Amino acid sequence: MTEDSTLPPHADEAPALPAPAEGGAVTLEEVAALAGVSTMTVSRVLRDQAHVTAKTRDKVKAAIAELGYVPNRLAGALASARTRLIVVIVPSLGNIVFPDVLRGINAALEPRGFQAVMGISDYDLDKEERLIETMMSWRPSGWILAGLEHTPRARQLLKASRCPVVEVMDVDGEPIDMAVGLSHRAAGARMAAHFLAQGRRRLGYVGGDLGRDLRAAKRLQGFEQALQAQGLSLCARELAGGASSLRLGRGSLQRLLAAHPGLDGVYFSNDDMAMGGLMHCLHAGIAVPGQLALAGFNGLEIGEVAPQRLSTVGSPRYEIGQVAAQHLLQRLEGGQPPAVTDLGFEFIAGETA
Amino acid sequence: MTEDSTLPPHADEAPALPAPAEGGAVTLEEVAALAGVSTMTVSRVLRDQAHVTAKTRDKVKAAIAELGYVPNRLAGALASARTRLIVVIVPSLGNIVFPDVLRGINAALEPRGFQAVMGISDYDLDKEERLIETMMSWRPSGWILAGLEHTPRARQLLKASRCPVVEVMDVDGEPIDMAVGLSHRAAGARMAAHFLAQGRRRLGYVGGDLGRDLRAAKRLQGFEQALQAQGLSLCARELAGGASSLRLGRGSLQRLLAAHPGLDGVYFSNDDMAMGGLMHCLHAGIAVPGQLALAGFNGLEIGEVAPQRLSTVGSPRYEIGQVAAQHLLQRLEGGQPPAVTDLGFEFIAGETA
DNA sequence: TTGAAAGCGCTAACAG
DNA sequence: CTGTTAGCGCTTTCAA
Repeated sequence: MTEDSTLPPHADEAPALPAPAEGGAVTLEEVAALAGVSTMTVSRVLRDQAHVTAKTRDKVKAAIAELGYVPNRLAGALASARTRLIVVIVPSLGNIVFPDVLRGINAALEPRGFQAVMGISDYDLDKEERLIETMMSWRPSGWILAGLEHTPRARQLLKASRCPVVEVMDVDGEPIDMAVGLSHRAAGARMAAHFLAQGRRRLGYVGGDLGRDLRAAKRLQGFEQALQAQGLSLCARELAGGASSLRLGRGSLQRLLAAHPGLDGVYFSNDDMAMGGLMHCLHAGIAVPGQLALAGFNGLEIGEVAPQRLSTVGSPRYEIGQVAAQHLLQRLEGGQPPAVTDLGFEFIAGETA
Repeated sequence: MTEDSTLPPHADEAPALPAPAEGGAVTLEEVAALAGVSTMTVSRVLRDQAHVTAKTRDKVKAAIAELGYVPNRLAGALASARTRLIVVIVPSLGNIVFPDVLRGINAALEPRGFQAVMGISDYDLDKEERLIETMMSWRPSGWILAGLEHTPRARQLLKASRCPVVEVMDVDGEPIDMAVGLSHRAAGARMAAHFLAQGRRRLGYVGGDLGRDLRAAKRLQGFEQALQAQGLSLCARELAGGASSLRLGRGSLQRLLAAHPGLDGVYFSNDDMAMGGLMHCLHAGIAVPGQLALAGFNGLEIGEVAPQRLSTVGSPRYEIGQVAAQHLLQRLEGGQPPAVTDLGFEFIAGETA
């Protein structure tokens, strides 16, 4: 155990904090007693600021400072039935994509006194449903979920909660309430158009479990539809289980090419996988993009490294998080932000396709 | 707005959920009334399971299911004075480092019914202090903070809260309560030893603001001390403001080399910066490691990409988060985990140094 | 094994 | 502008 005599690394000491109350924290009532007012007046000073004389307010503030009072939001939320808690459920923290979204959400919530509470679904809709049920017991003021696909029961729980819900990342579908994201089908189609414009015709796909990463599935759908519109179709696909990663992309491309040596372009489910593919090509002496074109999705920094910048489609992740949170807050104030907000994507030409 | 008639994308409908109670959620009292027992009995079924007849339990469970009851944890936490909330404050979500730690924390907390609540300090100890003060109002059961350096007032608030505190990532210093991490000084010294063993003598450093990233500062300290032990010292350093990133590392190395053309090795504050440096070398035609050796810190996947694998020191980020959360929970159960847990680091030789 | 009473710390609603 | 009253929904404590 750390002794109390331990010196903090800072040279200067903080002004002495009031002694902690016996057996618990300072309450509103103690502050009220010290200030010689009622608890309601203290409560008003803490929130309204209005409807309280400057003189009273000063007395109360002095008492708060003297006692080192910290409000109890559990009690406040219970009494007012407003928690200012926003539940955010993301599929993964395994690459930078959802942390970027979280940063955007946090940036918008924090200055407004709202608190994000995070859950990780591991790309599993049943786990997401269970998380929603658990989180419901905190009586959050709003919800932000990844994707438009959820179990029927999850949708019902959310609708029954009667609070604003923003589904992020995707706009290809019908939102429960509001959606902020981009069209993954369009992103897939965009990359197909690029491959086709380059004269590529023997195209393959490398990805993870499409039953789990539903947005990757939509990108592939858009990609294939664009091919079909030209009378073409995907020559081959390699779907590997497990979390997407460099290693997975590398091994998958190797297997794909072993079975289908004639391919001249491969679309990957995302940038991590594509970079893995690029590594395989470097080590196997496959000329990129001369012999084989490679492309991913997300526009991660990792794609800028390497001898060749990765051809990909960038997603506005931070902005999606920020706008989602803003719309949620607007709704909480009685506003009516758009049901669907398409923030679009950016085609990044790169040097691999 | 989304109409209620909107069809969910799933073919199968969920079993009908009970109609939401007028003006609010179902309460324990309603469940008790339906089951024909007291609220205490329902409460016991929900938590103890013990001290309740199987028959009574079944009645209660049926009532819970029929009403679609969701417990109100605000009320429960207020009454019991135990929230099962763990506040986690990290400096940044800008690269994968802290999301990895968060994954580990979440993996350990979630199955035990604890909930992580996240705050981002932006590498600013004053902002961290403010976050601690704000978060305190949720009366969390424990705290996980990054680093051993905090404002004196932050330390006091934490100590006064009388709940377990785990400081993660670093073990070079005196923890408030418990620490789980690695020695950054040792990590820096380790890389210096590697440079020296390669015969490098004209060494430089590229990093961000050392007053903010205090662990990077400790690594540099360890690096320099190892040089001094051999009668050597750092020839040059380039410190750039702003978040660490590829671009920053690239520009910084360029400036460093312009001012100090004779360097034969550069230590970077982390892998992102180092990869940026490697990019500069590739584009400027500088042979790595022949002409110039480069090394980073963290062991990110990004270092495995590129023609040459980055020489670096890997940190056990996920494991740090996991162990930190485990120690916190142990303490909450009356256990006494070690005050300091050094999880070590892994030297990754790579091909750039 | 079950229940009754009391209260956690705060705020809504109303009164003055 | 300030105070009083009455809970929010749950758990603790104690009694039966």
